Amino acid sequence: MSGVRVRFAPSPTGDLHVGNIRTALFDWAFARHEGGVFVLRLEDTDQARSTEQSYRGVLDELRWLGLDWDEGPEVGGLYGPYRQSERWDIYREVAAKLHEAGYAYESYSTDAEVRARRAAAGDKTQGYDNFDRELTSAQLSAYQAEGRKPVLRFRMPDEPVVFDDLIRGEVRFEAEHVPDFVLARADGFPLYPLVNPVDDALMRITHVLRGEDLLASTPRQLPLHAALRSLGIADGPLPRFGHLPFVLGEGNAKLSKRAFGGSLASMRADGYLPEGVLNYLALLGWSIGGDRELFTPQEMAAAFTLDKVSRNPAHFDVKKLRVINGIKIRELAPDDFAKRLLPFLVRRGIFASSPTDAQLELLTQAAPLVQERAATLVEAADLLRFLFVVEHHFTIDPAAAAKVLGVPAVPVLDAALAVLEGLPEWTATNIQEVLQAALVETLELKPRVAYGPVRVAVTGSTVSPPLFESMELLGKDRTLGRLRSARAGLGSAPAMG
RNA sequence: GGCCCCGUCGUCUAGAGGCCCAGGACGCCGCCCUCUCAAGGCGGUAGCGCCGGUUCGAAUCCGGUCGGGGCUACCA
Repeated sequence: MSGVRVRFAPSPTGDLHVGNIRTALFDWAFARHEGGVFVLRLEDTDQARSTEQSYRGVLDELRWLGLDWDEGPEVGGLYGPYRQSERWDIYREVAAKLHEAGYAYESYSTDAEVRARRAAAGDKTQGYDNFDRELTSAQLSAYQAEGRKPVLRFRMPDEPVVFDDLIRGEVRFEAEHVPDFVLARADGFPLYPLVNPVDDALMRITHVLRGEDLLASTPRQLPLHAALRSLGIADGPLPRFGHLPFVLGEGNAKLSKRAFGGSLASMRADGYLPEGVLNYLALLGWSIGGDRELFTPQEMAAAFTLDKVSRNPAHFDVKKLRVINGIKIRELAPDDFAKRLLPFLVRRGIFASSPTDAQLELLTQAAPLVQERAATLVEAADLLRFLFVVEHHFTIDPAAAAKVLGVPAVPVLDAALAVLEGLPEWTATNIQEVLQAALVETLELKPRVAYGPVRVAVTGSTVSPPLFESMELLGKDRTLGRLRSARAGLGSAPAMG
Protein backbone atom coordinates (compact mmCIF):
# COMPACT_ATOMS: atom_id res chain seq x y z
CA MET A 1 0.00 0.00 0.00
CA SER A 2 1.40 3.33 -1.00
CA GLY A 3 -0.73 5.33 1.40
CA VAL A 4 -2.37 7.07 -1.53
CA ARG A 5 -6.11 7.38 -1.08
CA VAL A 6 -8.25 8.74 -3.88
CA ARG A 7 -11.97 9.18 -3.91
CA PHE A 8 -14.71 9.57 -6.45
CA ALA A 9 -17.63 11.41 -4.90
CA PRO A 10 -20.61 11.76 -7.20
CA SER A 11 -24.02 13.10 -6.28
CA PRO A 12 -26.73 10.58 -7.07
CA THR A 13 -29.01 13.09 -8.73
CA GLY A 14 -29.48 11.43 -12.07
CA ASP A 15 -27.54 9.38 -14.54
CA LEU A 16 -23.79 9.56 -14.47
CA HIS A 17 -22.68 11.63 -17.45
CA VAL A 18 -19.45 11.47 -19.36
CA GLY A 19 -17.79 14.16 -17.27
CA ASN A 20 -18.44 12.15 -14.13
CA ILE A 21 -17.21 8.96 -15.69
CA ARG A 22 -14.08 10.57 -17.00
CA THR A 23 -13.36 11.85 -13.49
CA ALA A 24 -14.09 8.44 -12.00
CA LEU A 25 -11.80 6.81 -14.54
CA PHE A 26 -8.92 9.16 -13.80
CA ASP A 27 -9.44 8.78 -10.05
CA TRP A 28 -9.46 5.03 -10.42
CA ALA A 29 -6.45 4.93 -12.74
CA PHE A 30 -4.47 7.19 -10.46
CA ALA A 31 -5.27 5.11 -7.39
CA ARG A 32 -4.39 1.91 -9.21
CA HIS A 33 -1.21 3.34 -10.65
CA GLU A 34 -0.07 4.47 -7.26
CA GLY A 35 -0.99 1.21 -5.64
CA GLY A 36 -3.37 3.17 -3.46
CA VAL A 37 -6.95 2.88 -2.34
CA PHE A 38 -9.90 3.94 -4.46
CA VAL A 39 -12.77 5.18 -2.33
CA LEU A 40 -16.34 5.66 -3.53
CA ARG A 41 -18.43 8.14 -1.60
CA LEU A 42 -21.95 9.25 -2.45
CA GLU A 43 -22.68 12.90 -1.82
CA ASP A 44 -26.39 12.68 -1.30
CA THR A 45 -26.96 15.48 1.16
CA ASP A 46 -29.25 17.26 -1.26
CA GLN A 47 -32.36 15.34 -0.39
CA ALA A 48 -34.50 17.13 -2.87
CA ARG A 49 -32.47 15.90 -5.79
CA SER A 50 -30.85 12.70 -4.63
CA THR A 51 -32.73 9.50 -5.34
CA GLU A 52 -32.31 5.92 -4.33
CA GLN A 53 -32.65 4.91 -7.95
CA SER A 54 -29.79 7.15 -8.95
CA TYR A 55 -27.71 5.84 -6.07
CA ARG A 56 -28.15 2.28 -7.26
CA GLY A 57 -27.52 3.42 -10.80
CA VAL A 58 -24.16 4.89 -9.86
CA LEU A 59 -23.01 1.66 -8.26
CA ASP A 60 -24.34 -0.40 -11.11
CA GLU A 61 -22.71 1.70 -13.78
CA LEU A 62 -19.33 1.84 -12.08
CA ARG A 63 -19.43 -1.91 -11.81
CA TRP A 64 -20.46 -2.23 -15.41
CA LEU A 65 -17.45 -0.14 -16.35
CA GLY A 66 -15.23 -2.22 -14.15
CA LEU A 67 -14.10 0.70 -12.02
CA ASP A 68 -13.91 -1.27 -8.81
CA TRP A 69 -13.68 0.56 -5.51
CA ASP A 70 -11.80 -0.63 -2.44
CA GLU A 71 -13.91 1.24 0.05
CA GLY A 72 -17.43 2.47 -0.26
CA PRO A 73 -21.03 1.38 -0.41
CA GLU A 74 -21.59 -2.38 -0.44
CA VAL A 75 -17.88 -2.89 0.07
CA GLY A 76 -17.33 -1.26 3.40
CA GLY A 77 -14.14 0.11 4.82
CA LEU A 78 -12.66 1.63 7.93
CA TYR A 79 -14.03 5.12 7.39
CA GLY A 80 -17.67 4.54 6.56
CA PRO A 81 -20.47 4.98 6.18
CA TYR A 82 -19.79 6.13 2.65
CA ARG A 83 -23.12 7.78 1.97
CA GLN A 84 -23.28 11.27 3.33
CA SER A 85 -26.93 10.86 4.17
CA GLU A 86 -25.79 8.39 6.82
CA ARG A 87 -23.30 10.80 8.35
CA TRP A 88 -25.49 13.63 9.65
CA ASP A 89 -24.30 13.17 13.22
CA ILE A 90 -20.70 13.50 12.18
CA TYR A 91 -21.32 16.75 10.38
CA ARG A 92 -23.32 18.27 13.23
CA GLU A 93 -20.61 17.40 15.67
CA VAL A 94 -17.85 18.82 13.52
CA ALA A 95 -19.86 21.96 12.89
CA ALA A 96 -20.33 22.41 16.63
CA LYS A 97 -16.63 22.00 17.27
CA LEU A 98 -15.69 24.47 14.60
CA HIS A 99 -18.14 26.93 16.04
CA GLU A 100 -16.97 26.39 19.56
CA ALA A 101 -13.32 26.84 18.63
CA GLY A 102 -14.03 30.03 16.77
CA TYR A 103 -13.27 28.66 13.30
CA ALA A 104 -16.88 29.28 12.47
CA TYR A 105 -19.39 31.85 13.54
CA GLU A 106 -23.08 32.53 13.30
CA SER A 107 -24.08 34.87 10.57
CA TYR A 108 -27.41 36.68 10.37
CA SER A 109 -27.01 38.84 7.28
CA THR A 110 -29.46 38.29 4.52
CA ASP A 111 -28.46 38.42 0.92
CA ALA A 112 -30.34 41.68 0.47
CA GLU A 113 -28.56 43.24 3.40
CA VAL A 114 -25.17 42.30 2.01
CA ARG A 115 -26.05 43.82 -1.32
CA ALA A 116 -27.38 46.94 0.29
CA ARG A 117 -24.19 47.40 2.28
CA ARG A 118 -22.04 46.94 -0.78
CA ALA A 119 -24.16 49.32 -2.80
CA ALA A 120 -23.95 51.95 -0.07
CA ALA A 121 -20.19 51.63 -0.10
CA GLY A 122 -20.08 51.84 -3.88
CA ASP A 123 -18.60 48.38 -3.92
CA LYS A 124 -19.43 46.28 -6.99
CA THR A 125 -18.00 43.12 -5.52
CA GLN A 126 -20.41 40.24 -5.23
CA GLY A 127 -20.73 37.80 -2.42
CA TYR A 128 -20.73 37.93 1.30
CA ASP A 129 -18.86 40.77 3.04
CA ASN A 130 -17.84 39.06 6.29
CA PHE A 131 -20.03 41.57 8.13
CA ASP A 132 -21.06 39.22 10.95
CA ARG A 133 -17.57 38.21 11.93
CA GLU A 134 -17.40 40.36 15.01
CA LEU A 135 -20.95 41.08 16.01
CA THR A 136 -21.38 42.92 19.31
CA SER A 137 -23.56 41.25 21.86
CA ALA A 138 -26.08 44.04 21.35
CA GLN A 139 -26.26 43.29 17.63
CA LEU A 140 -26.52 39.63 18.38
CA SER A 141 -29.40 39.97 20.75
CA ALA A 142 -31.11 42.33 18.38
CA TYR A 143 -31.03 39.72 15.64
CA GLN A 144 -32.17 37.03 18.01
CA ALA A 145 -35.00 39.21 19.24
CA GLU A 146 -36.15 39.43 15.63
CA GLY A 147 -36.33 35.67 15.62
CA ARG A 148 -33.65 35.36 12.94
CA LYS A 149 -31.87 32.06 12.63
CA PRO A 150 -28.18 32.24 11.75
CA VAL A 151 -26.23 30.23 9.24
CA LEU A 152 -22.85 28.94 10.30
CA ARG A 153 -19.98 30.49 8.41
CA PHE A 154 -16.35 29.49 8.25
CA ARG A 155 -13.94 32.24 9.19
CA MET A 156 -11.39 32.48 6.41
CA PRO A 157 -7.84 33.35 7.38
CA ASP A 158 -6.67 36.81 6.41
CA GLU A 159 -3.87 35.54 4.27
CA PRO A 160 -3.74 34.36 0.67
CA VAL A 161 -4.35 30.72 -0.09
CA VAL A 162 -1.67 29.28 -2.34
CA PHE A 163 -1.59 25.67 -3.39
CA ASP A 164 0.20 23.56 -5.92
CA ASP A 165 -2.46 22.08 -8.14
CA LEU A 166 -1.45 18.60 -9.26
CA ILE A 167 -2.37 19.43 -12.82
CA ARG A 168 -2.20 23.18 -13.10
CA GLY A 169 0.70 24.14 -10.90
CA GLU A 170 0.64 26.96 -8.40
CA VAL A 171 -2.69 28.69 -7.96
CA ARG A 172 -3.10 31.68 -5.70
CA PHE A 173 -6.18 33.34 -4.24
CA GLU A 174 -5.97 36.57 -2.26
CA ALA A 175 -7.90 36.57 1.00
CA GLU A 176 -10.26 39.37 -0.07
CA HIS A 177 -11.50 37.21 -2.93
CA VAL A 178 -12.59 34.34 -0.77
CA PRO A 179 -15.32 35.45 1.60
CA ASP A 180 -16.43 33.49 4.62
CA PHE A 181 -18.70 30.73 3.40
CA VAL A 182 -21.69 28.88 4.77
CA LEU A 183 -21.04 25.54 6.42
CA ALA A 184 -24.56 24.84 7.61
CA ARG A 185 -27.95 26.29 6.85
CA ALA A 186 -30.01 28.18 9.39
CA ASP A 187 -31.87 24.96 10.18
CA GLY A 188 -28.58 23.27 10.95
CA PHE A 189 -28.46 21.33 7.71
CA PRO A 190 -24.82 20.74 6.71
CA LEU A 191 -23.82 21.92 3.26
CA TYR A 192 -21.38 20.72 0.65
CA PRO A 193 -18.61 23.20 1.64
CA LEU A 194 -18.51 21.54 5.06
CA VAL A 195 -19.38 17.99 4.27
CA ASN A 196 -17.03 17.42 1.36
CA PRO A 197 -13.80 18.48 3.08
CA VAL A 198 -14.86 16.86 6.34
CA ASP A 199 -15.30 13.53 4.65
CA ASP A 200 -12.09 13.88 2.69
CA ALA A 201 -10.32 14.57 5.96
CA LEU A 202 -12.03 11.81 7.92
CA MET A 203 -11.59 9.32 5.13
CA ARG A 204 -7.91 10.26 4.94
CA ILE A 205 -8.04 11.18 1.32
CA THR A 206 -4.59 12.14 0.09
CA HIS A 207 -5.34 13.18 -3.49
CA VAL A 208 -8.42 14.92 -4.75
CA LEU A 209 -8.81 14.72 -8.51
CA ARG A 210 -12.00 16.41 -9.62
CA GLY A 211 -13.53 18.68 -12.21
CA GLU A 212 -12.20 22.11 -12.92
CA ASP A 213 -15.44 23.66 -11.72
CA LEU A 214 -14.29 22.92 -8.20
CA LEU A 215 -11.01 24.74 -8.56
CA ALA A 216 -12.48 27.89 -7.09
CA SER A 217 -13.73 26.04 -4.04
CA THR A 218 -10.29 24.75 -3.16
CA PRO A 219 -9.15 27.92 -1.37
CA ARG A 220 -12.11 27.49 0.97
CA GLN A 221 -11.44 23.84 1.60
CA LEU A 222 -7.77 24.09 2.39
CA PRO A 223 -8.18 26.34 5.45
CA LEU A 224 -11.05 24.17 6.62
CA HIS A 225 -8.83 21.11 6.34
CA ALA A 226 -6.22 22.92 8.37
CA ALA A 227 -8.80 23.80 11.01
CA LEU A 228 -9.97 20.20 11.25
CA ARG A 229 -6.42 19.13 11.86
CA SER A 230 -5.66 21.76 14.43
CA LEU A 231 -8.76 20.67 16.32
CA GLY A 232 -7.65 17.05 16.21
CA ILE A 233 -10.75 16.07 14.27
CA ALA A 234 -8.49 14.84 11.49
CA ASP A 235 -4.82 14.18 11.16
CA GLY A 236 -2.30 13.56 8.46
CA PRO A 237 -1.13 15.94 5.78
CA LEU A 238 -3.48 18.14 3.83
CA PRO A 239 -4.77 16.50 0.68
CA ARG A 240 -3.30 17.47 -2.66
CA PHE A 241 -5.72 18.78 -5.27
CA GLY A 242 -5.75 18.31 -9.01
CA HIS A 243 -8.38 19.81 -11.28
CA LEU A 244 -9.36 18.00 -14.42
CA PRO A 245 -10.43 19.83 -17.55
CA PHE A 246 -14.06 19.77 -18.62
CA VAL A 247 -15.63 17.50 -21.15
CA LEU A 248 -17.66 19.66 -23.47
CA GLY A 249 -20.54 18.93 -25.81
CA GLU A 250 -21.48 20.70 -29.02
CA GLY A 251 -20.07 24.19 -29.28
CA ASN A 252 -18.61 25.13 -25.98
CA ALA A 253 -21.52 24.06 -23.86
CA LYS A 254 -20.98 21.65 -21.07
CA LEU A 255 -22.21 18.28 -22.17
CA SER A 256 -25.87 18.01 -21.35
CA LYS A 257 -27.30 14.80 -20.09
CA ARG A 258 -29.80 14.79 -22.87
CA ALA A 259 -27.26 15.20 -25.63
CA PHE A 260 -26.28 12.04 -27.42
CA GLY A 261 -23.77 10.20 -25.36
CA GLY A 262 -24.36 12.55 -22.50
CA SER A 263 -25.25 9.92 -20.01
CA LEU A 264 -23.61 6.62 -19.48
CA ALA A 265 -27.01 4.99 -19.34
CA SER A 266 -27.73 6.09 -22.89
CA MET A 267 -24.36 4.92 -24.15
CA ARG A 268 -24.91 1.59 -22.53
CA ALA A 269 -28.37 1.30 -24.03
CA ASP A 270 -26.98 2.22 -27.43
CA GLY A 271 -24.69 -0.77 -27.32
CA TYR A 272 -21.35 0.74 -26.44
CA LEU A 273 -18.92 -1.52 -24.66
CA PRO A 274 -17.38 -0.54 -21.33
CA GLU A 275 -14.03 -1.10 -23.03
CA GLY A 276 -14.96 1.39 -25.72
CA VAL A 277 -16.38 4.01 -23.40
CA LEU A 278 -13.41 3.85 -21.06
CA ASN A 279 -10.79 3.89 -23.79
CA TYR A 280 -12.45 6.81 -25.52
CA LEU A 281 -12.92 8.79 -22.33
CA ALA A 282 -9.31 8.19 -21.35
CA LEU A 283 -8.35 10.09 -24.49
CA LEU A 284 -10.26 13.12 -23.31
CA GLY A 285 -7.68 14.87 -21.21
CA TRP A 286 -4.99 12.26 -20.96
CA SER A 287 -2.46 10.72 -23.28
CA ILE A 288 -0.69 7.46 -22.83
CA GLY A 289 2.15 8.96 -24.84
CA GLY A 290 3.45 8.76 -28.35
CA ASP A 291 0.97 7.88 -31.04
CA ARG A 292 -0.85 5.23 -29.08
CA GLU A 293 -4.52 5.57 -28.38
CA LEU A 294 -5.82 2.05 -27.96
CA PHE A 295 -5.39 0.38 -24.60
CA THR A 296 -7.18 -1.42 -21.79
CA PRO A 297 -8.08 0.10 -18.42
CA GLN A 298 -5.30 -1.96 -16.88
CA GLU A 299 -2.78 -0.60 -19.35
CA MET A 300 -4.06 2.86 -18.63
CA ALA A 301 -3.64 2.38 -14.90
CA ALA A 302 -0.13 1.10 -15.39
CA ALA A 303 0.80 4.20 -17.35
CA PHE A 304 -1.31 6.83 -15.63
CA THR A 305 0.60 9.82 -14.39
CA LEU A 306 -0.70 13.30 -13.71
CA ASP A 307 1.90 15.04 -15.85
CA LYS A 308 0.18 13.53 -18.87
CA VAL A 309 -3.17 15.00 -17.94
CA SER A 310 -4.21 17.87 -20.15
CA ARG A 311 -5.15 21.28 -18.81
CA ASN A 312 -7.53 22.25 -21.56
CA PRO A 313 -11.10 21.14 -22.06
CA ALA A 314 -12.00 18.45 -24.56
CA HIS A 315 -15.05 18.01 -26.75
CA PHE A 316 -16.95 14.78 -26.72
CA ASP A 317 -16.93 13.29 -30.21
CA VAL A 318 -19.44 10.53 -30.84
CA LYS A 319 -17.87 9.63 -34.16
CA LYS A 320 -14.60 8.78 -32.55
CA LEU A 321 -16.33 6.93 -29.74
CA ARG A 322 -18.03 4.82 -32.40
CA VAL A 323 -14.77 4.03 -34.12
CA ILE A 324 -13.07 3.01 -30.92
CA ASN A 325 -16.07 1.02 -29.85
CA GLY A 326 -16.05 -0.77 -33.19
CA ILE A 327 -12.41 -1.67 -32.69
CA LYS A 328 -13.18 -2.98 -29.22
CA ILE A 329 -16.04 -5.04 -30.63
CA ARG A 330 -13.68 -6.58 -33.15
CA GLU A 331 -11.20 -7.39 -30.40
CA LEU A 332 -13.75 -9.45 -28.49
CA ALA A 333 -13.53 -13.22 -28.59
CA PRO A 334 -16.40 -14.40 -30.83
CA ASP A 335 -18.28 -16.18 -28.08
CA ASP A 336 -17.88 -13.19 -25.78
CA PHE A 337 -19.28 -10.97 -28.51
CA ALA A 338 -22.25 -13.28 -28.99
CA LYS A 339 -22.86 -13.32 -25.28
CA ARG A 340 -22.90 -9.55 -25.06
CA LEU A 341 -25.09 -9.29 -28.12
CA LEU A 342 -27.76 -11.52 -26.68
CA PRO A 343 -29.39 -9.00 -24.30
CA PHE A 344 -29.63 -6.50 -27.12
CA LEU A 345 -31.37 -9.02 -29.34
CA VAL A 346 -33.81 -9.68 -26.56
CA ARG A 347 -34.37 -6.02 -25.76
CA ARG A 348 -35.04 -5.21 -29.38
CA GLY A 349 -37.62 -7.95 -29.55
CA ILE A 350 -35.53 -9.95 -31.99
CA PHE A 351 -35.01 -12.82 -29.57
CA ALA A 352 -37.41 -14.28 -27.10
CA SER A 353 -36.22 -13.67 -23.59
CA SER A 354 -35.52 -17.38 -23.31
CA PRO A 355 -34.05 -18.35 -26.65
CA THR A 356 -33.95 -21.95 -27.76
CA ASP A 357 -30.73 -23.89 -28.12
CA ALA A 358 -31.18 -23.78 -31.86
CA GLN A 359 -31.41 -20.00 -31.79
CA LEU A 360 -28.35 -19.78 -29.61
CA GLU A 361 -26.49 -22.01 -32.00
CA LEU A 362 -27.59 -19.84 -34.91
CA LEU A 363 -26.43 -16.78 -33.03
CA THR A 364 -23.01 -18.29 -32.53
CA GLN A 365 -22.75 -18.87 -36.24
CA ALA A 366 -24.13 -15.50 -37.29
CA ALA A 367 -22.36 -13.26 -34.79
CA PRO A 368 -18.99 -13.18 -36.58
CA LEU A 369 -20.74 -11.82 -39.65
CA VAL A 370 -21.72 -8.66 -37.80
CA GLN A 371 -18.86 -8.47 -35.37
CA GLU A 372 -16.56 -7.29 -38.08
CA ARG A 373 -18.80 -4.51 -39.32
CA ALA A 374 -20.81 -3.08 -36.42
CA ALA A 375 -19.82 -0.08 -34.32
CA THR A 376 -22.28 -0.83 -31.55
CA LEU A 377 -24.16 -3.83 -30.21
CA VAL A 378 -27.43 -2.25 -31.24
CA GLU A 379 -26.28 -2.04 -34.83
CA ALA A 380 -25.08 -5.61 -34.66
CA ALA A 381 -28.40 -6.79 -33.26
CA ASP A 382 -30.39 -5.00 -35.92
CA LEU A 383 -28.28 -6.49 -38.68
CA LEU A 384 -29.28 -9.92 -37.43
CA ARG A 385 -32.97 -9.26 -37.14
CA PHE A 386 -33.85 -10.90 -40.45
CA LEU A 387 -32.31 -14.13 -39.26
CA PHE A 388 -34.30 -14.57 -36.09
CA VAL A 389 -37.60 -12.98 -36.89
CA VAL A 390 -40.42 -15.46 -37.15
CA GLU A 391 -41.52 -15.86 -40.74
CA HIS A 392 -44.93 -14.29 -40.43
CA HIS A 393 -43.40 -11.21 -38.88
CA PHE A 394 -40.77 -10.81 -41.55
CA THR A 395 -41.23 -7.58 -43.47
CA ILE A 396 -39.38 -5.85 -46.22
CA ASP A 397 -38.33 -2.26 -45.80
CA PRO A 398 -40.61 -0.35 -48.20
CA ALA A 399 -37.83 1.97 -49.30
CA ALA A 400 -35.61 -0.98 -50.10
CA ALA A 401 -38.43 -2.67 -52.00
CA ALA A 402 -39.12 0.45 -53.99
CA LYS A 403 -35.48 0.60 -54.91
CA VAL A 404 -34.77 -2.92 -56.13
CA LEU A 405 -37.95 -4.96 -56.08
CA GLY A 406 -39.57 -3.48 -59.17
CA VAL A 407 -40.50 -5.17 -62.41
CA PRO A 408 -36.85 -5.68 -63.43
CA ALA A 409 -36.46 -7.89 -60.40
CA VAL A 410 -38.85 -10.49 -61.76
CA PRO A 411 -36.42 -12.38 -63.98
CA VAL A 412 -33.76 -12.12 -61.29
CA LEU A 413 -35.95 -13.71 -58.66
CA ASP A 414 -37.25 -16.31 -61.08
CA ALA A 415 -33.75 -17.31 -62.08
CA ALA A 416 -32.55 -17.35 -58.48
CA LEU A 417 -35.48 -19.50 -57.42
CA ALA A 418 -34.90 -21.87 -60.27
CA VAL A 419 -31.31 -22.64 -59.39
CA LEU A 420 -31.71 -22.54 -55.63
CA GLU A 421 -34.64 -24.91 -55.48
CA GLY A 422 -32.58 -27.66 -56.94
CA LEU A 423 -29.49 -26.98 -54.91
CA PRO A 424 -28.57 -30.18 -53.09
CA GLU A 425 -26.16 -28.78 -50.56
CA TRP A 426 -27.19 -25.52 -48.99
CA THR A 427 -23.86 -23.85 -48.34
CA ALA A 428 -22.76 -20.28 -48.90
CA THR A 429 -20.22 -21.40 -51.46
CA ASN A 430 -22.78 -23.36 -53.45
CA ILE A 431 -25.33 -20.62 -53.23
CA GLN A 432 -22.86 -18.09 -54.50
CA GLU A 433 -21.80 -20.40 -57.30
CA VAL A 434 -25.25 -21.02 -58.70
CA LEU A 435 -26.41 -17.45 -58.30
CA GLN A 436 -23.30 -16.19 -59.98
CA ALA A 437 -23.86 -18.53 -62.90
CA ALA A 438 -27.57 -17.82 -63.22
CA LEU A 439 -27.59 -14.08 -62.62
CA VAL A 440 -24.20 -12.67 -63.42
CA GLU A 441 -23.24 -14.94 -66.23
CA THR A 442 -26.49 -16.07 -67.85
CA LEU A 443 -28.49 -12.91 -67.31
CA GLU A 444 -25.35 -10.82 -67.71
CA LEU A 445 -26.13 -8.64 -64.76
CA LYS A 446 -23.62 -6.69 -62.77
CA PRO A 447 -23.17 -8.35 -59.40
CA ARG A 448 -24.65 -5.45 -57.45
CA VAL A 449 -27.67 -5.41 -59.76
CA ALA A 450 -28.04 -9.15 -59.60
CA TYR A 451 -27.84 -9.56 -55.85
CA GLY A 452 -29.79 -6.46 -54.87
CA PRO A 453 -33.26 -7.97 -55.30
CA VAL A 454 -32.17 -11.22 -53.69
CA ARG A 455 -30.74 -9.42 -50.70
CA VAL A 456 -33.84 -7.33 -50.15
CA ALA A 457 -36.15 -10.28 -50.65
CA VAL A 458 -34.22 -12.39 -48.16
CA THR A 459 -33.06 -9.89 -45.55
CA GLY A 460 -35.67 -7.18 -45.98
CA SER A 461 -33.05 -4.51 -46.42
CA THR A 462 -30.48 -3.18 -48.84
CA VAL A 463 -27.98 -3.41 -46.01
CA SER A 464 -27.21 -6.79 -44.55
CA PRO A 465 -24.46 -9.17 -43.54
CA PRO A 466 -22.82 -10.94 -46.48
CA LEU A 467 -25.63 -12.35 -48.59
CA PHE A 468 -24.59 -15.92 -49.24
CA GLU A 469 -23.62 -16.61 -45.66
CA SER A 470 -26.86 -15.02 -44.59
CA MET A 471 -28.83 -17.31 -46.87
CA GLU A 472 -26.99 -20.35 -45.65
CA LEU A 473 -27.74 -19.50 -42.05
CA LEU A 474 -31.35 -18.65 -42.81
CA GLY A 475 -31.76 -22.11 -44.27
CA LYS A 476 -33.11 -23.30 -47.53
CA ASP A 477 -36.80 -23.37 -46.68
CA ARG A 478 -36.99 -19.90 -45.21
CA THR A 479 -34.82 -18.42 -47.93
CA LEU A 480 -36.91 -19.91 -50.70
CA GLY A 481 -40.07 -18.91 -48.93
CA ARG A 482 -39.00 -15.31 -48.80
CA LEU A 483 -37.88 -15.31 -52.40
CA ARG A 484 -41.20 -16.78 -53.52
CA SER A 485 -43.10 -14.32 -51.43
CA ALA A 486 -41.20 -11.39 -52.90
CA ARG A 487 -41.68 -12.81 -56.37
CA ALA A 488 -45.39 -13.27 -55.79
CA GLY A 489 -45.68 -9.65 -54.78
CA LEU A 490 -44.53 -8.66 -58.25
CA GLY A 491 -47.33 -10.40 -60.14
CA SER A 492 -47.05 -12.69 -63.16
CA ALA A 493 -44.03 -12.59 -65.35
CA PRO A 494 -44.22 -9.85 -67.91
CA ALA A 495 -42.86 -10.24 -71.39
CA MET A 496 -40.62 -7.31 -70.87
CA GLY A 497 -37.09 -6.26 -70.37
C1' G B 1 -18.12 43.38 -12.77
C1' G B 2 -14.35 40.66 -9.55
C1' C B 3 -11.35 36.34 -9.04
C1' C B 4 -9.46 31.87 -11.21
C1' C B 5 -8.40 28.38 -15.24
C1' C B 6 -7.43 27.47 -20.40
C1' G B 7 -5.64 28.53 -25.80
C1' U B 8 -1.25 23.10 -31.50
C1' C B 9 -5.36 20.70 -37.81
C1' G B 10 -13.05 21.04 -37.61
C1' U B 11 -12.29 17.42 -33.07
C1' C B 12 -8.96 14.47 -29.49
C1' U B 13 -3.93 14.91 -29.02
C1' A B 14 2.07 14.22 -29.61
C1' G B 15 5.41 17.96 -28.84
C1' A B 16 8.72 19.72 -22.27
C1' G B 17 14.40 25.68 -27.17
C1' G B 18 17.18 23.15 -32.40
C1' C B 19 15.09 15.94 -34.09
C1' C B 20 8.98 20.24 -36.30
C1' C B 21 8.52 24.38 -43.27
C1' A B 22 4.83 20.38 -36.49
C1' G B 23 3.64 13.72 -35.83
C1' G B 24 -0.73 10.34 -34.87
C1' A B 25 -6.04 9.46 -34.55
C1' C B 26 -11.28 10.80 -35.72
C1' G B 27 -13.79 13.58 -39.46
C1' C B 28 -13.80 14.99 -44.51
C1' C B 29 -12.10 14.00 -49.86
C1' G B 30 -10.07 10.48 -53.43
C1' C B 31 -8.38 5.57 -54.77
C1' C B 32 -8.06 0.13 -53.88
C1' C B 33 -10.77 -4.16 -52.14
C1' U B 34 -15.97 -5.58 -52.77
C1' C B 35 -22.66 -9.18 -53.35
C1' U B 36 -24.95 -4.32 -49.85
C1' C B 37 -23.15 -1.88 -45.56
C1' A B 38 -19.14 -1.91 -42.91
C1' A B 39 -14.28 -3.43 -41.84
C1' G B 40 -9.40 -3.20 -44.06
C1' G B 41 -5.39 -0.91 -47.26
C1' C B 42 -3.29 3.50 -49.74
C1' G B 43 -3.12 8.74 -50.56
C1' G B 44 -4.83 13.73 -49.69
C1' U B 45 -7.01 18.02 -46.82
C1' A B 46 -6.23 20.96 -42.50
C1' G B 47 -3.27 23.64 -37.09
C1' C B 48 1.03 26.20 -33.22
C1' G B 49 -5.12 32.82 -31.67
C1' C B 50 -2.47 37.62 -32.09
C1' C B 51 1.54 41.21 -30.79
C1' G B 52 5.98 42.07 -28.51
C1' G B 53 10.27 40.20 -25.94
C1' U B 54 14.41 36.54 -24.37
C1' U B 55 17.72 33.51 -27.61
C1' C B 56 22.32 32.13 -32.74
C1' G B 57 17.46 29.54 -32.76
C1' A B 58 10.54 29.33 -29.86
C1' A B 59 4.77 25.56 -30.83
C1' U B 60 7.97 25.09 -26.65
C1' C B 61 10.45 30.54 -21.98
C1' C B 62 8.50 35.77 -20.47
C1' G B 63 4.99 39.92 -20.97
C1' G B 64 0.76 41.83 -23.11
C1' U B 65 -3.55 41.27 -25.89
C1' C B 66 -7.68 38.79 -27.78
C1' G B 67 -10.78 34.66 -27.25
C1' G B 68 -13.18 30.58 -24.50
C1' G B 69 -14.62 28.59 -19.84
C1' G B 70 -15.44 28.25 -14.48
C1' C B 71 -16.61 30.36 -9.74
C1' U B 72 -18.89 34.39 -7.44
C1' A B 73 -26.09 30.01 -3.43
C1' C B 74 -28.70 28.76 3.30
C1' C B 75 -27.11 23.34 -4.86
C1' A B 76 -23.36 19.94 -5.19
